[in-house]
Amino acid sequence: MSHTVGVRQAQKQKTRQALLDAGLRLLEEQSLSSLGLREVTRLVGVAPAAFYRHFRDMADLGVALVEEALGSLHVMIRAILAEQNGDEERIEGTVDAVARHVRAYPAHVRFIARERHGGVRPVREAIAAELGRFVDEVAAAFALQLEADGWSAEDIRMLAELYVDHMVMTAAAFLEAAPDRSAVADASASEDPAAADRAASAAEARIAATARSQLRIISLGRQHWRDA
Amino acid sequence: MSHTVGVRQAQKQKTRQALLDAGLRLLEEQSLSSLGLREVTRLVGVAPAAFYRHFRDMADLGVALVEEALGSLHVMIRAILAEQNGDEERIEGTVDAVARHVRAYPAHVRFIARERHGGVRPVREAIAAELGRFVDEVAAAFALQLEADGWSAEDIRMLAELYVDHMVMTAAAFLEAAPDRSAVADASASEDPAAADRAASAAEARIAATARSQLRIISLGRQHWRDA
DNA sequence: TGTACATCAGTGAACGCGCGTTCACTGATGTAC
DNA sequence: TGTACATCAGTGAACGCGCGTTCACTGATGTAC
Repeated sequence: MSHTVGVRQAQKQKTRQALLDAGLRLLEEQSLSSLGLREVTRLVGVAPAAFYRHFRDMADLGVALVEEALGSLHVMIRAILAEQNGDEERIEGTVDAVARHVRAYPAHVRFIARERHGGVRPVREAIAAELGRFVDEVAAAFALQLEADGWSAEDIRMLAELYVDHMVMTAAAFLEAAPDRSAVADASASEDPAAADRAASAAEARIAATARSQLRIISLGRQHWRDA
Repeated sequence: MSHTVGVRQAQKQKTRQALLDAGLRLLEEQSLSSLGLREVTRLVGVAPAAFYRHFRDMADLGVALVEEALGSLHVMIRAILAEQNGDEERIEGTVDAVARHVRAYPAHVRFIARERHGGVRPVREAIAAELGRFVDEVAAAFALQLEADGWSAEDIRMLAELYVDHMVMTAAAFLEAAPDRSAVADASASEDPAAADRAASAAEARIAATARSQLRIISLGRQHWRDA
């Protein structure tokens, strides 16, 4: 009773997490539908058969990764929505938060972007369900202000979808700007790794500026929605 | 000189196209990085080695598919941009065109959505380059009107990106609404296939309505951009 | 605290299979005269 | 038009390899008394 959960169960969780970590790492370079069971167990250092003690198959591991990847996002979204500053501050906060999130969890973000429309149905469905929950959260936060302005529930959800989709797109764009492990950059970059970093930072700044402007467009449209 | 291109070359083109068609069909259920060479040649009915007469590897076939898939889109985009009606008509025309395109070429659209962030770099790059060309086209069309209104080239491109990204997202959403070959729908659907079709149409109508509203938001934001 | 038995995460060997790639080949199409 | 040679798209057999899955097993952890 007083011991945490038992040594055996703790060890099992550790192996399970190691399998998830190995899978996520291997998925930076390929998609889930081509990820091999032996590839994952080899990286962890366990026998192939050990995999079955934790997951039925790769799709099952994928669904577990969806929960891991999108769980962390809830925290971020709630933090953004809690900000009660003006529109411009909220826009900057949003884009900053997305940029920080991509830097902190690039593999998670890549996994979601890649498998959102990927070849494994259960994983696609898990991502869609989770993103739907984000839309609900965003819509609920918007409702406080917009219902008073005469918005219908349907229109609030439509707007929330636009925001969430834009966030996902922005995150994916940041990802492409990040310096790639195996990038075949130009000569100066291969001679000077710092130059590649600087180029990536510049690309990131450009993406952030574009994303902010796009959010301003959407924000302006929202303000004039009831006039139309 | 008078003969078309020669029987031999025509036959080669036919086989090449058959390989592309087979690949596209198989990619409805999986991603490119797990698509097998033998799988494709088996579906076409040629020997595995014949593949190499047409493509270096699967990535090469994927890049060819990108050109095929996004070539047809140029036609659609230009048709939409040519419409010189009011905003509301243009919005309806855009959403209708996207819906029609998805219905006409579902496999092409699925391929682009899936591989845009997929596991095969050359294909990702080909898609990014082609979508970049779309943004250029849209930006050029917008420029005619917006430059007169005092918009900078940078802001016009930012807006064009928002439109193109929104179109891709809408297309992907339509795709999810389409009745799936192997969909595990509810009991009524499995008893009555027509009910599944009706449900899909309703989902499509909902997506279209949402997409139109989102384009209206963006359109309103655009109109008030210079006021801000 | 000590003992006897139960549980079960991870092992390691074995299996049949389909994969990508190579190679020398065949025979229809193309070309030169 | 007819003939002799060149080209090359597609063949079919062979290769070594890594795959997913199964199975009886081991030995550390957990439990009951």
